[in-house]
Amino acid sequence: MVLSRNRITNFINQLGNDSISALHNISSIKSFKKGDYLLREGQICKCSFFIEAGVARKFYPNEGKEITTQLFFEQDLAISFESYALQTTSKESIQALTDISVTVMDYLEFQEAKRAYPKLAELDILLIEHYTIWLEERMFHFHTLDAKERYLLLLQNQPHYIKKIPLTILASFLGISLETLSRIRAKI
Amino acid sequence: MVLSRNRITNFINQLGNDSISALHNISSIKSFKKGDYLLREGQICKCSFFIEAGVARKFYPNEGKEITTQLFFEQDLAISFESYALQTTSKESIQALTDISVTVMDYLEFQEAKRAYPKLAELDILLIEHYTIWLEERMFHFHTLDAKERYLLLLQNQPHYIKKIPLTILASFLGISLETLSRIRAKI
DNA sequence: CGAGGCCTTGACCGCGGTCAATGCCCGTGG
DNA sequence: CCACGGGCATTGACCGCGGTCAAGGCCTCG
Repeated sequence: MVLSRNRITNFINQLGNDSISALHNISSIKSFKKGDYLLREGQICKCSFFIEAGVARKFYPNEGKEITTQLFFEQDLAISFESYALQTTSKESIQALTDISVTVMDYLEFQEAKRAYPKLAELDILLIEHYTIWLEERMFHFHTLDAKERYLLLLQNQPHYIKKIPLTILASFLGISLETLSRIRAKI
Repeated sequence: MVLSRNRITNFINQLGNDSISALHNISSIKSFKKGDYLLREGQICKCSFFIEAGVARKFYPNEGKEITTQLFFEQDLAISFESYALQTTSKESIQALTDISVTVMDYLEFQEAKRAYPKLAELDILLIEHYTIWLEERMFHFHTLDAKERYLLLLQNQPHYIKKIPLTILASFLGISLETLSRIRAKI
């Protein structure tokens, strides 16, 4: 994870000014209040959201409950991947968990920019690879760690944010019930 | 899944001859015997394997057992993703489950080809997206389906191959013990 | 014919889920 | 300012899915 993240920052640092300004031209900053939706289930994910400050989550409904599939912290790129890539309706919603500010970039404009600046297509690949590696790691953890170990790992990676996120959301992200998570916490 | 697969075939069909022949120039056909390794844990995944015929799997060792993370059928692209993308040592191995023939393409040569033919960079994105969407779907199934439902889904998608794959491998791919899978089968 | 792989079946158990009661915190209105 | 209500967290009782351990069956191939 760290490696693929570094690859991205290094790549951006050595991008030419033309590529950079192309990105700026199609970006804008927006703010959302806690609880606001950046994307609703059923819509098409027509833009990407780069989190500048705050926390958000991605989730989908299942049997009356919400399953949280991803937590977004600062410097994360928030999209509903399949919906964004295929431009189809999204099964997932994206919601602000705190007041947040994000850099929004339009899907179509980014596609055009990639054609004009091949470096941006390379960047796109790095970003997708980063998400894919994260996903593989997540699968890996589900197979090899039990509930408590997964929680401790999350705590370790995001120590100060975790306390602010409702237990219900954390639990569904970890793939366990909120009662189980509460019991795990009770035992330190 | 079907959608993202079609996107790829459509894209390839409308590729120019120059891109196509660039691909051919860096590809070669190889055969492997049942049980052979296409990639061993600890090596760097320096090429991709497009399965022309036969079945293969990807797995990693965990606590004395092997966890199978992916089954490759005809027309699938077999790589150890993180190792391939970052060119780091692989945690996973890739192994032929039957005699297979594959089209091998070198990583570095493909990287060069992408620079020369931007269309190939686009193709690369489609291929990665396909894998990522598959992975998301796999996570989704682990969260929403129980052991039996996951097995039935696999049966449905790959009806004729499943019978030839050892139970142990299928079970670990489904994230269950071989005993449980055996019991599921017994109850039809 | 015997040995080793692979699969099946049984007995048992524990992790984590569900259901339900209770507690706690906080915002709102009387 | 206090009382009430709602949302969220805690805790207990119970249970079932699926794991582990172990014994036995069945091919296949040397």
